[in-house]
Amino acid sequence: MGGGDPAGQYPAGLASAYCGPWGAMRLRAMDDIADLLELDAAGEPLSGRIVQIFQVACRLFAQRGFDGVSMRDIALECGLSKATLYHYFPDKDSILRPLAIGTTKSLCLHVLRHDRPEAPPLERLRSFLTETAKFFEKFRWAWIAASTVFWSDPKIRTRKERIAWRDRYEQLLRDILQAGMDAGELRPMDVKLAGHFVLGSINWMPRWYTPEGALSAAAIADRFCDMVIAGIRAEPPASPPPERRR
Amino acid sequence: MGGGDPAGQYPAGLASAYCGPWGAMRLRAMDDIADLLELDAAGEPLSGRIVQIFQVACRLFAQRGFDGVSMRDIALECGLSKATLYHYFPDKDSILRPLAIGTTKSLCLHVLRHDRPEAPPLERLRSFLTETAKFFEKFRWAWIAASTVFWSDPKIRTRKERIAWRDRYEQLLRDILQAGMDAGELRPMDVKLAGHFVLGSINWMPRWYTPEGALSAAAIADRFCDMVIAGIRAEPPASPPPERRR
DNA sequence: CAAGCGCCCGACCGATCGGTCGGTCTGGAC
DNA sequence: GTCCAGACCGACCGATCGGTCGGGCGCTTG
Repeated sequence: MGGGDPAGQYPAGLASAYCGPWGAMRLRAMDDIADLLELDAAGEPLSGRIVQIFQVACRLFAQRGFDGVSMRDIALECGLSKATLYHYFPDKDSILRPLAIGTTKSLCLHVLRHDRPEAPPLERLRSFLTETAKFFEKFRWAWIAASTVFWSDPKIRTRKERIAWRDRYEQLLRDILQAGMDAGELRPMDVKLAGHFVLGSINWMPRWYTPEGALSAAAIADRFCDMVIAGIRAEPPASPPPERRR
Repeated sequence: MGGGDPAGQYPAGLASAYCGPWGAMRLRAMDDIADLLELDAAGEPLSGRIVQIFQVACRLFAQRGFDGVSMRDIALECGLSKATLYHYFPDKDSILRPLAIGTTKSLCLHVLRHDRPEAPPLERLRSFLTETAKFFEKFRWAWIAASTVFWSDPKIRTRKERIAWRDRYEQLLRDILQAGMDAGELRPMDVKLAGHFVLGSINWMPRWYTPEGALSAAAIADRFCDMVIAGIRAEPPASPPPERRR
């Protein structure tokens, strides 16, 4: 990792590298945001302040957009002065970048970790959707913030690394769909189009979902999966075999 | 004026009320997008400048978000001075508000106008989706801008009128789904959940759709509809009889 | 004790924000 | 010719933006 560069560099994850006030690396590389958020109890590599700032910034960015949130807003909500914020982060983008990249990367890794390539494609598809929903439910603000920021000012803020993780995530879904077609479990179709179809439903969820609802995010994803599968599966469930019920 | 990308044009409802330089109402209410877009030839109620400003603002808001666009940006891109902008609009929100409300209202009215309550529910569902896609394709920037702004700073900028039109739009979809259930064409389900499922796919489209693609927006919506219908219909398409339903 | 350091802050900087003001120019009515 | 309305602009305003600077407090280490 590029330790020499004084400007904050975040090669990977939320993590990877956080460039502290004196140019020293303060955050060790992490593969998952979950790790990060539970660190204060476990591995202690992150000061509580940094986690707090990330969490507050997440929520504010998600609610008002990147440009709609000032460093003063974040500092105020953290109970700090603006100057202290700059003690932990060299600039505003250094809060956003690891947040966006880390969230995307973590989602991808989370889903990949739960994927079992040897399992039946339909089961893999269900895992893909429910695990995505679980991730989103756990890191709701980060998810929304990353998703919102993704589409604003693509010139600068959307970096290649972010795109790469997103592409890998989407590619997994397409691979699953392709496997389902090859196995004859899904009807022949355009995997890219079907992928967009499936992802649309799940990506739109944060816009209307509230934790207070009756169904958990995973339960919703599960029902969405029912609708998707029955729609794209090659053979409709003939009445005789009660084969698959969930 | 009509030059350039028609997708950047501004729909109707800019309507509501536009407060001109001297506080006088300058824009009459409009019920249809078509009206507005053909105005320069027909009714002449809108100065070309106003339309131009709306178009430019639409695109910029969609690309960089409301707070990411300054009045200077808009003026510059219009070839005007910032002061002249304030000759046409009393403040920045006066550009955004009719844009957001008008787009939502126009989408709702557009879909409602093409809906035939006496038609088969499945046909109505297809119309709902394809007409939504057509609308989005025609007013892409306005659609994205309105959608983006909708979720940022809900405290102030999301007005009741906007919500009302959106609710009415979603209610139409739920009514269609309910009608399909009542008619036995759709399997029993939670209409709200199914509505979110369907809307997610179509609402996510602007995020990946490009006019350069092989399929038009309406064609994509049509294929999405195929996937949705086959997924939520009561009886799977039994190969021999197309008419048999319980 | 003093030195050093992590944490924190008030005060400040230049730039830019949304918005205002006074005024110029032009074309049509009279 | 005079007059006026509307399109248009340069210059400017106070507020706020992202970001900097110098220093104070408290704890550890020698």
